[in-house]
Amino acid sequence: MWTFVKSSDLFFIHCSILQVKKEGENAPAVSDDELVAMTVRELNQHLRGLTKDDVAKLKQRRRTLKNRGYAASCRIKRVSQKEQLERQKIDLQHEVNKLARENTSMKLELDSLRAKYEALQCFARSVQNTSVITIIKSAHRNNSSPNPYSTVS
Amino acid sequence: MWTFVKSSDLFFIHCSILQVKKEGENAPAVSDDELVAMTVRELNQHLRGLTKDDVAKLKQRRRTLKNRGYAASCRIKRVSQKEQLERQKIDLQHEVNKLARENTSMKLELDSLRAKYEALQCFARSVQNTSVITIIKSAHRNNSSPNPYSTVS
DNA sequence: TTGATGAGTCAGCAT
DNA sequence: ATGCTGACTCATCAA
Repeated sequence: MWTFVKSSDLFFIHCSILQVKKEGENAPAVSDDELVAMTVRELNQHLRGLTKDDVAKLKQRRRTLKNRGYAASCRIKRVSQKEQLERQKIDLQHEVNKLARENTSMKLELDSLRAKYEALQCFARSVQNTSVITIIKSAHRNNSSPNPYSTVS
Repeated sequence: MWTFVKSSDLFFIHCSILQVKKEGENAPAVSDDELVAMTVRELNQHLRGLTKDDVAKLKQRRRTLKNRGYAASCRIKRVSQKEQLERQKIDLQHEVNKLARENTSMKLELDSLRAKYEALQCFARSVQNTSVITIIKSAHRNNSSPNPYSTVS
């Protein structure tokens, strides 16, 4: 009953099993694609008039074919999840870059504004540090300004 | 010569092959762990006095055991790479959060500084819009300041 | 020869 | 029963 074979022959044996299954049935041979796409009800139709053993074999073949598909889905899923992670990583990296740029430019703006503020403050203090004896508000606005802090850039 | 068997029996057949290999040798049986850890030189020692067929079988068993290890490494590597990606994603997310916080606080600072600057500028302009008839610089600094723009917060 | 990896098979779990 | 996934085996490629 048992014949010992070397491992590398198992695959070929297996192929032979599949061949035998197809050829040995009086019912029309069912292709892998058909078998795997069948509903349970359709499968039962094909199972009519087969020995219990053949029924079991056909059902097992179906299970194996389904498993082949499941394994493929599993691999595809694994790959897409990895790709998704990588995409998210890239997106985050871009966001980091964008925020870092904004940050840098705001720092510069802040620094320059601080400098302008300091300068203006100096000016203000210089005014504050004078004792005004007499100030007469002018009747009209003077636009040819000698004051460098009079406009916002 | 060929016996057709159902798929589910292939695994047991294979186990039997391995058993036969161990029991059929006059040399002391080699465990899987020993066999896979052997150097080629050590392997050759164990191969002395075996039939060509047994030599091939033992070498194949070694190759298979090695493959089992390679497959395991492959899975472990896959998992660690995924974990690494996830870790990097989390790190980037943290960096985004940090930069966004910095950004927000800088925006606030910038806004308040701009407001202060505008106010000070108003003051400066009000000074500019006066005609000073006579200003005498005071001899001492006046610290009880009526000027609200004299300190930096 | 050694190591790595895609595909297929099976066991075992969950639904 | 169906689907998924870890482990194993094999084919196949690269080094």
